[in-house]
Amino acid sequence: MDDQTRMMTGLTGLGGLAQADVGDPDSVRKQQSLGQPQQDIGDILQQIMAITDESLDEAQARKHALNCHRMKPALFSVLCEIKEKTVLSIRGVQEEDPPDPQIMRLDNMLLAEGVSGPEKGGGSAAAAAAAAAAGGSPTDSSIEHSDYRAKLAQIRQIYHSELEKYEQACSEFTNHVMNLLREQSRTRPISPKEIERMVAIIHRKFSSIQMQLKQSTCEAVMILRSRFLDARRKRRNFNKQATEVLNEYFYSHLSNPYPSEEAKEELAKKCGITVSQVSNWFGNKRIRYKKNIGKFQEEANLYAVKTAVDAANVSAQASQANSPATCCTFYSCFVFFNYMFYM
DNA sequence: AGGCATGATTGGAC
DNA sequence: GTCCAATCATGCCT
Repeated sequence: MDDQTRMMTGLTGLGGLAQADVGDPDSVRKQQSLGQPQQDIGDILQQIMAITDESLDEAQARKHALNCHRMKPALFSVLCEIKEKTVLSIRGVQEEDPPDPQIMRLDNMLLAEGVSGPEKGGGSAAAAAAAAAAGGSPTDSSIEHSDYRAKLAQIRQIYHSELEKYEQACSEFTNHVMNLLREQSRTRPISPKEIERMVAIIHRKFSSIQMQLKQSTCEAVMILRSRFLDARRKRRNFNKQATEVLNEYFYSHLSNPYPSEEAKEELAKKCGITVSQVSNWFGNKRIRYKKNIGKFQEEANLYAVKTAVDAANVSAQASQANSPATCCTFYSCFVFFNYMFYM
């Protein structure tokens, strides 16, 4: 007997029960033993429709009678088996879907930003890096840093409280549906496997809602981060001493104003700025000097004299011979290099 | 407010 | 990767 035939037989049997024989096992036996013709499917549908016209008490009584019927367990298991084969087997395999790559991306990002996972000052590395790149004073960067962390903590808090709400709602709803299905399983064929499947469906639905929450949280973090990183554009002029150190190096190496990596590191250390800021400064300085040597002449002379005096002092300390001629020699050399290099 | 100074960024060449 | 050149964006001075 194929599934379809068995199902029809099952329905026919129930149809017979629904019509008149519920509560009267003998009648069923009589029908079966006498081999009465199967009722038309139209009759069965009519009977089902007629149930809606019944009063609640009548329906309850019928339900009770049905539950007590001796054929019920057998019919129930047949229907479960048919459902298992026709419906669950079709969907079963495909529903084992792999983890969504988008959710994985969102999870990774939230973890990296310190929104999900253990709280350990997430994003502070980014904040520190941005603060360093901004080249602001330690006070400024620490203010911005703490502001960033406070806002991130706020996002984190909202995210976790919403997540908790979703999880609670999901668990409540799952329990509710499970209870409902268990209750219904007394009157219609619902196998435990089907209940499990329903739970999985609910979890998937809630997980898609969770994804929206994760997406919004990621967006909020990105906005916060971009705002924070935009602070880089809030240019701060280097302090006077730093500019002086850089200019001294520039004008004393005018013949080749390209500091080595080591020299850049040394200058960065002296000036309290980053190596890339030193590189930027020299890049800007070279191009601006080259474009308008005349404008920088006075500055160049000033630093040349300063360098010369410093060198002379060092020399004097060494040889006790501090002659003005030394200054003149250094200055001459400077002017010579200056014009040779850039003219 | 406007103009200049200056640090940062970007795109192309090497 | 560095460097140059152009450009942007902001700071600062008048």
